[in-house]
Amino acid sequence: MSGQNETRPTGARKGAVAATGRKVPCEKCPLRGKPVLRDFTADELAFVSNFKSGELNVEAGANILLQGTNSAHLYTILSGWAFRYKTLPDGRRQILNYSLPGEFIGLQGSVSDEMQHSVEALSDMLLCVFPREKLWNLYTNYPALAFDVTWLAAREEQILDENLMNVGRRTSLERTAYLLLHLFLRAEEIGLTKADAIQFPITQQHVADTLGMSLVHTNKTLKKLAASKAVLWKDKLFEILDRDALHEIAGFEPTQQRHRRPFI
Amino acid sequence: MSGQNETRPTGARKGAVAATGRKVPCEKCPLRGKPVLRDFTADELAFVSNFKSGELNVEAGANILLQGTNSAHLYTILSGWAFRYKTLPDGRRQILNYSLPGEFIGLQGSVSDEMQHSVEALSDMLLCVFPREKLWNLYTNYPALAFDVTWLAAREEQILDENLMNVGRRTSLERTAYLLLHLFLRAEEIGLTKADAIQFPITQQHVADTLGMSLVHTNKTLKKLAASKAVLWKDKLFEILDRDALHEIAGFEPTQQRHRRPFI
DNA sequence: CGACTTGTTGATGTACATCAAGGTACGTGG
DNA sequence: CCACGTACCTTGATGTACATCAACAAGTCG
Repeated sequence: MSGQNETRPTGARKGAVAATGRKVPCEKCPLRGKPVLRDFTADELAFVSNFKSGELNVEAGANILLQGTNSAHLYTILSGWAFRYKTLPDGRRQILNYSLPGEFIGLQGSVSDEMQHSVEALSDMLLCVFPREKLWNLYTNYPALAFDVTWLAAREEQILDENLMNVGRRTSLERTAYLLLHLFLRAEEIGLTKADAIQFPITQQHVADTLGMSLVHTNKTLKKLAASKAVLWKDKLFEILDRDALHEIAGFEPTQQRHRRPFI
Repeated sequence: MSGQNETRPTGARKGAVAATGRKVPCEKCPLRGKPVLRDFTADELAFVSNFKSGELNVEAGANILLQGTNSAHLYTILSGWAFRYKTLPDGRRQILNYSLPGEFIGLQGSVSDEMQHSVEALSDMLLCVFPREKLWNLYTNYPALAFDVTWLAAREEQILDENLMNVGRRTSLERTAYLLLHLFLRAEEIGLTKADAIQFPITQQHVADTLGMSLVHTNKTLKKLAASKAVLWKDKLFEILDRDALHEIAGFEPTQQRHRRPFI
């Protein structure tokens, strides 16, 4: 029952290890202690450790969840990047959001029959695996954790709101600046940046599919952005040269508290 | 403390009555018995009746919630339509989603300090008012209701996903058809339609701001849609003449179960 | 065996011509 | 006055085509 290979990536380097040994206990989770995570009680940590059914290694490019299927699992990200997306029958793709360490994957599926979107790994990833059916247990016995789940869902909603505003009402230059700044800030929050630089595992095609633009136009827009000297993006290395200028171009409105995260 | 007028609409016909008499007990809620609502236990209904602090009448055009503020209340809609939106400093507006009877307003605010969007009434409305601070009580004592709240949040997320895909990757004609069909189906679900017709409380400007298009282009696109004989929209009355054709134009993918709703 | 070609592929960069969408202006009708 | 309708011109975005460059695999030769 557990370990259905519908969710196993197509060539995971170490293969699926769902529902087997738990290597990293939550107490030693690399994300513990980060300011994005709230403090949990020992009781909560114990429950979550027990909730967790194992870990999963996923290779870059592999599909973690597939639109139209129904996974028995729920994941949190220990390391690596992924993105959520939908496709139309004719192949047009819209990237909905990105998923970074400390975030959930597959919560929507816990609440509806079929996944309405797919999730693909951008880099090699390490995931924590949770059996979906135990989620109810969490709601009945750990209301604080249940609230955290709701909190995460609401936060995802806020990001989607911003993305929708971005795609619908900003110019291509603003959009592009906004997206890069947004991703940088999320990564910075969890300590993935060094100074004002970061390794972005995304291509221009991802940017295009996130912002609803063509690849060609995305390329031109990125060139224009680079010409402003606000950022430098070359060979996967993204660097912010002038934070104020980037904020200015993006029309960025500081989006408040991102802290208080649920269990990992 | 309760009844702050920051949340009182600018000219509500009957004024704010939050935290006062409860007129419609949940047992007699007009929405009870609709298939979109799950069955609740007597205990749950009693709790919700007590959770509810009153009702609020809102006039069309009034702001229910305002971006940047923090309301002490949470609402559910008994009757009437509203829309969620964000604005940029220069006035550009993006409508994020619409809110219909049986849905929540202001959940995001329960989870973050400041409202990241505004909500405006499209028609005269009747709202149920709940004090935000009692939400925690719901989580500790009524896990099934807590799960319902999460369910609602996830459903909102699904709609946002679709909207984002719509704005980002569909043509203007597809977008327009999709939006109208989407709204019609949501209204149909709660019995707001007669045959294949409905009173839409929205203008072309709303459509434009939802789909990220200019007013002029929205007008042209609606004309083109009308020319297809799939729909007829005149004087607020929207009618579907050919459901299959509309599905076809919209590239609509039947989006599964919308049922199981939380308390009202 | 190692070094040097060759071919392939994916990501990026750029130049057109074309088209979809925007903006302004000015109608109408209620 | 506001919502809708339509004409005109402008601009932003697309699609196609093609060039560059690095990474990588296969094969060849010294």
